[in-house]
Amino acid sequence: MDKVSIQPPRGVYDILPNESHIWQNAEISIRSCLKAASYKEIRTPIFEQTELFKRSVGEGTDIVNKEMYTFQDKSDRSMTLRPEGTASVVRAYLSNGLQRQAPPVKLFYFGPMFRYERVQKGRQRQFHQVGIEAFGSEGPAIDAESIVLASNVLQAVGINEFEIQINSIGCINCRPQHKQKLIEFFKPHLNNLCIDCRERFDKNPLRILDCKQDNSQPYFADAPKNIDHLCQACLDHWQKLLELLNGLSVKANINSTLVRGLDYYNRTVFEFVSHSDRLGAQSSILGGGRYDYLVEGLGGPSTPAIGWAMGLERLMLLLGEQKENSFLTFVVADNTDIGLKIALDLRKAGLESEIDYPPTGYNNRNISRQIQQANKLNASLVVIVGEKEIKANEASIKDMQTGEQTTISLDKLVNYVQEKQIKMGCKQ
RNA sequence: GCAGGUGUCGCCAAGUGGUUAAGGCCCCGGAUUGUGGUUCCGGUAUUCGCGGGUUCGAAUCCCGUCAUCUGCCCCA
Repeated sequence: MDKVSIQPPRGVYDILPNESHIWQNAEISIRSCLKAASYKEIRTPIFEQTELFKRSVGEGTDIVNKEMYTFQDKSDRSMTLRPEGTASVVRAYLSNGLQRQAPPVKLFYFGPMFRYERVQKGRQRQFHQVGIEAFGSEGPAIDAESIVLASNVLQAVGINEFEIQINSIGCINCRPQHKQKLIEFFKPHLNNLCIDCRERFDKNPLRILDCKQDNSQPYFADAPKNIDHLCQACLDHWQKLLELLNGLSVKANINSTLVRGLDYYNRTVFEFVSHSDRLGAQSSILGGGRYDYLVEGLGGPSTPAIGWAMGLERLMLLLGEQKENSFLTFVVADNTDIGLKIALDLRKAGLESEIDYPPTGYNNRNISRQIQQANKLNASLVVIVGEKEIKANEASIKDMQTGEQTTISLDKLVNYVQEKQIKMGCKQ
């Protein structure tokens, strides 16, 4: 039978021709934004040694604990399909000696990520992200820049309804004090916390703040805030960043419970959320922050860094269906040689063109059937070169929208189609 | 990992134990051998996600399994 008996794995899906153009358009807009900010693309492998993710994302995180696609290769080495982009980029930055370049080194990536999770709206096991990473600058200017860039990227693809949430989770010096305060604060409430949070209490009390089950409780509002316990250096950084954003008219809401689920963050963390119901139970479309210890943690020189990643599937959900902007010229001919030659001339000039390929037999279908085919393909123009036209060395051109038809000599055809394309307002 | 909904042609679906499984869209062919989108006619599921069971008889009932959707947790 014509039905394939093998199903695709759970949580993966195909991007089909009727939607791939939306992805392409978004990608073009995003690339142009990133290029304007002088970010350069890096392409890393989609799998790495498992150890890389354990050490960078963190042993205590959900991603490492239950969501990684890990397998043994034929030499019995443990490999993992990347669950996020930053770890691989940092690894590649070090593997290739990019730390020898003049800072900041600004990189971006596009590509699939893998997390073994329950599928639901806005969440699948293979999904795509675009992300940026900037290495080598400690000051808050690059924090501000990356947040503004994220905002610009979203606007460039047509998303204007989003909220920026921002927080500072301090550094290696001030975090222990805050942690201690949290432990003291939550200790009397320990029995009221959910099971997960009781574990977080021991491992990483900061993440209790992130728990959606518990943080609706009234007393959470009184939980010690990281911002109130920042060391002087972190406080300066934080205040300067807020000033910068304010000066740039970027509205960012401080969310003191925002801590993010990956271990490598410090100081600035932020999330872009949408309240659209198109995202189902999800709200976050972009997340990131500073990770000043990761490069050193993976064996490199002490290097401050910051980055973010955006989920493209969620972007697509927000964008919805979009029409493809195309300008197709369909060449109708009695004789395949002539039709194909004209179509190829048009293609040489960068004009999308097509001819009829009969499903069965060797001969062209009649003109009526060929125009029918042109209509099915949504052609803008039909060029007819039948016997009549060939004798006169010309072509009949039909505008499929208006139905109007004119004739033009064959040597002016390509020019005519080009002008027509401009007139009809279709670029590509 | 847990809770609930769903699985009949590429898509949307009727059918709820009894002869050959409605219909619509798409697709294919014709009316129409130099002009599409409208109309009309015709064609396309040995089979109801898969496996097993109950029954004289199952798409319809039961068990299992797989997939999918929605939600919890967490994230993009």
